[in-house]
Amino acid sequence: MPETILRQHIEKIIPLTDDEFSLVLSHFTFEKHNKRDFLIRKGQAAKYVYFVVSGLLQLVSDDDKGKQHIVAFAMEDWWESDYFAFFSGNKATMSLQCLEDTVVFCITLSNYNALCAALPKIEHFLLVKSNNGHIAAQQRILSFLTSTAKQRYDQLLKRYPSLFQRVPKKLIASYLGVSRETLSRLIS
Amino acid sequence: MPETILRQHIEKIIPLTDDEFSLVLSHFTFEKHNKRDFLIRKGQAAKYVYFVVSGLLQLVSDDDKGKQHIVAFAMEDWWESDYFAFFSGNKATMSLQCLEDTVVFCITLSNYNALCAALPKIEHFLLVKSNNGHIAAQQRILSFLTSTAKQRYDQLLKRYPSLFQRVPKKLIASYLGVSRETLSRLIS
DNA sequence: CGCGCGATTGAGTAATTTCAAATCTAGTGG
DNA sequence: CCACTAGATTTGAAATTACTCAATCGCGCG
Repeated sequence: MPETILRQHIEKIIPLTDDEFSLVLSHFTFEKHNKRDFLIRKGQAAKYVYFVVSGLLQLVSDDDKGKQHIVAFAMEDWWESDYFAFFSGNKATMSLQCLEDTVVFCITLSNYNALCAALPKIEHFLLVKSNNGHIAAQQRILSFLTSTAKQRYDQLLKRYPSLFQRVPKKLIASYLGVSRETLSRLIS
Repeated sequence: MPETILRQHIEKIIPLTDDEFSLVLSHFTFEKHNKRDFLIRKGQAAKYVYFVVSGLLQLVSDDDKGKQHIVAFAMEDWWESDYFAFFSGNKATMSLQCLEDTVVFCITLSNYNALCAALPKIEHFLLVKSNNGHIAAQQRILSFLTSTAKQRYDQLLKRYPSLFQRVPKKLIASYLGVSRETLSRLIS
């Protein structure tokens, strides 16, 4: 049950009464999407932050030459959005797209703020999540600075082995910041 | 006055009464450091998160070959730490060092938690800061994926022109992820 | 079966690194 | 105030690495 997954996810950080969880849930909408659907399109508003119940998303940015770069994958239990666009109200600079059929909970900025006001301890939960997101992003920066593409590949494989069953290698290459040919040669 | 700078910084996000600010301040200590001092040393505990009142810090990681890589600079009004080590209690994997004489406020993890419990709205402030940090880190990842070193240089110069007056170019090169020789050739 | 997508392989090219040397600069002590 | 030194920057040349472009291979699905 999707609600149970969200509740257990939150309760890893903060305990909730039934009423409190109902309050939380009332601020979200629920959506099912098919593979290749876009949750956020570059150039349009980033209306929601998404919680992935099941499935897999890619956060993608295109460079000047139209080449796609994967900024992040988002799998079960992850929160994702174009956060800059979401919080600032600017047009999205990245797209968020389903790599599999995907089930998500969605929250708008006004509901995000309303929920924080209505239930202050959810702000603690969000702070923990945001800190973890910040740390993860910094680790990724670090890997670009200190590791070779081969090392980054090995780290990713070790940390998210299931990813390699779920996405084509060209997407792994895009995430690692190398061409698919180079990745192919690194592996063999 | 250092306290004023911290207060104004927080009040950009949330208003505070005098009593509330006193409460906030009582959770921090105050330190002055000289150029080249270490606030955090790799392999030791990351006891504090630091708020930079004045001066300049570098967050540095060494790779297997002992080469230094700059993960972040922290200037006036910035918060910095080895956040993973700070929150997890693990030994620091990065060092935080003064590039100039630097004045900071320091907060321990237990005071961080105590302050959040004592003054819930500071959690809102910290959430905004953490979200912004996450966004900034993601922008940096994006720049590694989509931009050339020259473009990253131009972006940095545009965004933080003062940095180029304050640090040697070899540190800029380290931050951008290229050798100092390459940076030198990119500029000319 | 054949099409399309993904993965691999090869060859040539472009970019970056490394190592070495030369030059420049700022701060120190005499 | 000058000379000196350590650190910073630039330049050169060779070696490495990754990229692009192209061709081929493999496999699953209609």
